[in-house]
Amino acid sequence: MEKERALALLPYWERLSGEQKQYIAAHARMRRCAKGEAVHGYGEACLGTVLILQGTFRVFLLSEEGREITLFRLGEGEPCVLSASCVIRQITFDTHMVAESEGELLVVGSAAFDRVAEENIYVKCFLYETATRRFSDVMWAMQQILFLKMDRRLALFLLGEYERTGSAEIRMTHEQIAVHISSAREVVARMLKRFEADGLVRLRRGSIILVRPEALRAV
Amino acid sequence: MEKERALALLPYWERLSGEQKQYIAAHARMRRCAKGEAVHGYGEACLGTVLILQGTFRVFLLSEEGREITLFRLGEGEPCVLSASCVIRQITFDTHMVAESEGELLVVGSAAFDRVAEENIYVKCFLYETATRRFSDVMWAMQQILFLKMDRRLALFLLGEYERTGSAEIRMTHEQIAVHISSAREVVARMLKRFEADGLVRLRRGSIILVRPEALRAV
DNA sequence: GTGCGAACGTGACCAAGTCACATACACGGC
DNA sequence: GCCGTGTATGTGACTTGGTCACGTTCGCAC
Repeated sequence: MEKERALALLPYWERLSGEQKQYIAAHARMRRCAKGEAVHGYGEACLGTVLILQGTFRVFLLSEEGREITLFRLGEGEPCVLSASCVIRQITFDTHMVAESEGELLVVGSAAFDRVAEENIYVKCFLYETATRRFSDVMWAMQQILFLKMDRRLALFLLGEYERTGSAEIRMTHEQIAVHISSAREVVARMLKRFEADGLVRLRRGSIILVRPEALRAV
Repeated sequence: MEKERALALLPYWERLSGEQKQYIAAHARMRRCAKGEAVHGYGEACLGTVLILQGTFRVFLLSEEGREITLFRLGEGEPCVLSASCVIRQITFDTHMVAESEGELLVVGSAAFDRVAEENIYVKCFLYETATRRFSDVMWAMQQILFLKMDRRLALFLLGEYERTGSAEIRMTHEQIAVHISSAREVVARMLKRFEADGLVRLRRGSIILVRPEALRAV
């Protein structure tokens, strides 16, 4: 995608003055990401705000021991500002972001974004509004992790993928599923085994086939 | 406190037009809360935005089975907008809030706040900015719960109370502590027992005395 | 003192994360 | 076809922490 078109997709673009548009344009850049590539985090410098142009990305927390907690996933057209935590004084935690598939981003550098946010209240508002939307995503994840038993969480995830892709065959390894539902591979494997014993799924190397999605929904 | 003085404490007060000030004033009310009283949640109607004038309050999630997860605590002068989730379309979860001690609030009704937020971008910005600040609090809680072992969490909590109150004697029951660190009474009791065996604390009925705060810090 | 309710203690059990290793399978090189 | 290698999966032992079901102890009112 050309940068001009990408810039116009920024939700606040039309609120900018001509000078601001030029300034943002000068400090924004396109970035392609390979599958599995880390976009932000791992001690890298503060990236800035991001707009997903193509692909899906996963945002997660990382503990000192290396445990990952998936907070949410972002798809085409979605903006994310958590990678600009340095700009938002209200945000005191830091997150990591990796590409789940090949993808493309529009990145607005943090210093430039910060300057414009300071002089344009609509941009500042966009910043906080976007953060708030992610807040909801995180609360959803938090409730899933803290309140639901693993079997329900796994069932929900499988059904989610089923609906997202439209296919009864989910091409993911146990490891990948574990990462998404913030659990451990062994736990996922055991649970899937139980689902298979109950006739809910069939297991293949590298994929899970939903046999009775309705029954899974009942879990 | 008189309502006039309380209104002036609203962070966005000076950004309001004369007409807006009157409108907000007409739809705001003072509210006293007894210790333990639920301010918001439990299926009650959407309250609106809140400014704490006095006392401390606890905000938490509640699962269907009744498990509580403490998200953060609010003290004097702090605003909270999560009790206005109906106003913020970006927020899709709901929280509960109880008074930890006797306290007083300024409540701006949700419909009135919503109207003013729609016509005054600064108010809208305040709304999202405040939500974002709470977002950080929640992430802090989340990291504590998901990444730290119980002993460290308990130690951190005890030290936090020690610093907050300035007293080595923490007057709380195991039950209350469990609620704050989102755990179970039995777990807290067992852990405290271990701390006592290690000579870190002394236990009394209804209170814990920190014997060696430095050593606790080392946990 | 007696009784009562709140606070605390304790063991059994379960869910899920962790660790260590054993298999099983896919695929390229030969 | 056969073999080796790396990835994916299976499994048992152990630990942590949440839950349940009690039992005990303390402070206080009567």
